[in-house]
Amino acid sequence: MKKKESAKERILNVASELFYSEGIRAVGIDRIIAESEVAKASFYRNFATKDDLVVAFLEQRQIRSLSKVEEAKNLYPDEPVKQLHYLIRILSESIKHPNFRGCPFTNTLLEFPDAAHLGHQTALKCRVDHEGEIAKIARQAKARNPEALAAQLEMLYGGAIVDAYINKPTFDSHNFYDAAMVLVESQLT
Amino acid sequence: MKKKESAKERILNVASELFYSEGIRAVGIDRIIAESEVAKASFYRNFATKDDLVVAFLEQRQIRSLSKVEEAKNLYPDEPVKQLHYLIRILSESIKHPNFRGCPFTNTLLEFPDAAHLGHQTALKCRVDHEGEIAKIARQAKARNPEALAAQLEMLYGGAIVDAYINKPTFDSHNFYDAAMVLVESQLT
DNA sequence: AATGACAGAGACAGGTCTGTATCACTTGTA
DNA sequence: TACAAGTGATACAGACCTGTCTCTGTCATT
Repeated sequence: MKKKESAKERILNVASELFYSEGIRAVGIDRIIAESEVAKASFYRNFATKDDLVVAFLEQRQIRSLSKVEEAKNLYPDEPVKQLHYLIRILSESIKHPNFRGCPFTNTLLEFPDAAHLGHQTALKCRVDHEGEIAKIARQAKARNPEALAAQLEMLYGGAIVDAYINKPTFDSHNFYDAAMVLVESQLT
Repeated sequence: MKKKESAKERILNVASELFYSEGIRAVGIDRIIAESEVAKASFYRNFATKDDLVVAFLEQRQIRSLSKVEEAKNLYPDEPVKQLHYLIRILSESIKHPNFRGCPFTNTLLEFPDAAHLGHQTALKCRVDHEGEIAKIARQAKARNPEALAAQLEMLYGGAIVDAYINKPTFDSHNFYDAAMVLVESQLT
């Protein structure tokens, strides 16, 4: 059973792209429906509300994000420091990509400051989970204060991401890479 | 000539507070009008459009922000390293404040990703100017790469700010302070 | 061929938001 | 007292956005 892509898949892919590149509030349902070449009824048959689509978008991005962590673990088993270096390196690479527009979770959190909002809660959970994964690796690397290092890296990560897409032309990803390495070093020596 | 506060002042103060704490898109004109206890006509006599009010809000915040830099210079003249330490310290303090909700410029940039938007352009200029001031101090401090250090500090600053207001309860401002100090040190020794 | 699940097209209701317009009131100054 | 400028209150237009509804078409399975 296979035509090309189900309506649901098309909607999610279009929405994921648009939400990421232009922001959630800025992209209306009508636009998503038009660009996925889907009927309005089909949209609401698959997603009860726009918020449900936002949650699906965030969960899709979270899967991608955690898969990078898995990748690092598989590439350098039992070498946590190398895992951290690898994650820093691929992030520093992805920042350079022309379509890079920051961390979807951070962006969502800033777009919906209201903690009661479903999108806010989902995005927050994604960020916390990711930081937990980094802290785990930092612990294996015997960092003096793994939670602090994870928090600092996420901090820098978050800042780099904002910086990069805000000020694309002048952004130098070396600055991120170097700073991240300095922080890791400062916890190991 | 003095009653208490002109309509214009009341509008700007209320808007500044609401925009900062709840976001620009999330706060409508009607709400600002209601909370400033002003008539709609009075609002539009003072600000042609909502965008004009946004610009006024950003400019007000920029004045506050640059005044901190001036403060550092006045407190420690000809001691650029102490100026940097001071700025790191007061930021690390302000993050702890219960009303802290991040950097108004970053938030605005993320709320309006469209580079053509007036609010986006104004906020971008504010950030660039601020980074320029930090780079100037770093140069006086004879940092090996002053622009890189300024960029890294802004990066960390931006990340801390996002982190802090996103995850208030668990945020530890020591992490920011320590990381910033490590970065400064790494450029001086 | 028939049935049932899903898809497309589009009208429409109800809400919100920005910005305009009208009218009456207050207050400082001449 | 009289005038003018700014203010409050409120109605309204026009745009946009979310979500509902109806009607028609398609396609796979039986």
